[in-house]
Amino acid sequence: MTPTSLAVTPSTVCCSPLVREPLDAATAVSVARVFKAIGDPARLRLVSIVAAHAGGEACVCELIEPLGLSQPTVSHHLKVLVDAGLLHREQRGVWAYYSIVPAALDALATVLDTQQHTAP
Amino acid sequence: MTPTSLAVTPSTVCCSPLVREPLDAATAVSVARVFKAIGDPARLRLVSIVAAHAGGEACVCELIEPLGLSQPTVSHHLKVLVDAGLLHREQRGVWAYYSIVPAALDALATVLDTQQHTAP
DNA sequence: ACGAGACATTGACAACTGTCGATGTCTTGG
DNA sequence: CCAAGACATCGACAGTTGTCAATGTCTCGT
Repeated sequence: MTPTSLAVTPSTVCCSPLVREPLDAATAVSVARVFKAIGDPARLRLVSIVAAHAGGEACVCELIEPLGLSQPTVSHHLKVLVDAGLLHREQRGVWAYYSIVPAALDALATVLDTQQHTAP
Repeated sequence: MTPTSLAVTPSTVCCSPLVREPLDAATAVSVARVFKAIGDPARLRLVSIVAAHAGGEACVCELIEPLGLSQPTVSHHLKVLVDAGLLHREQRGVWAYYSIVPAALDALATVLDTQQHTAP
């Protein structure tokens, strides 16, 4: 920030200028929180299994077995994913159904896409 | 496991069938490792700052200040990103230049994209 | 060859995370 | 109203992670 009017300082010699504004600290914190949520094998698989089910939703009973984790642990991971905005929870009778929130995945993909191309 | 020959068991009633194969455990581990790498505010900003520089590369000296972290900490985060395959390191004289690995970001985006649409 | 500077590595520590067993809550069938 | 089942919450514990100060390594100019 606040670029000085000095033309050349020794620490600047090695470096190239910015071609766009990087993520600010606050945005980075909120985006990283979501990446962190899927940055766990169990949770990534949960998202994948839910997405692989017809209708894009699944109940908890179908998630425990393929993961090989205890029910409380699966419940914990699901809560993390819901808190991150990646999954939506809906109680229907006795069962709780979890479904993908496409917008959340899309937002992450957009962030990744932004980092790929360097402006001219 | 071990489904009985009974036609209807209470625990099966609630669930919908799979429309595609979810991520297997091994794939989930390796993909989650990369997501985890950018699932940290400091590292996400590092990637962003590197990508925002002309040529898609930056030297360490230009990364420390905007992050507000110590030099060893920045060096540590850079190592994590390199190990995850997200950044490439190249030593040029006294300076070390880090650059984006577009293919790595692309692979993540593809995984995210796969989870978004539900097959018919 | 020597010293300076850029960056990496080490060691240490507090904070966080994943996991489980035990227990609580809520809905439904009888 | 009561018991059963689906799921969430709690408490606890081992393992991991982010951070820094101190130190090491490597490259270049003098």
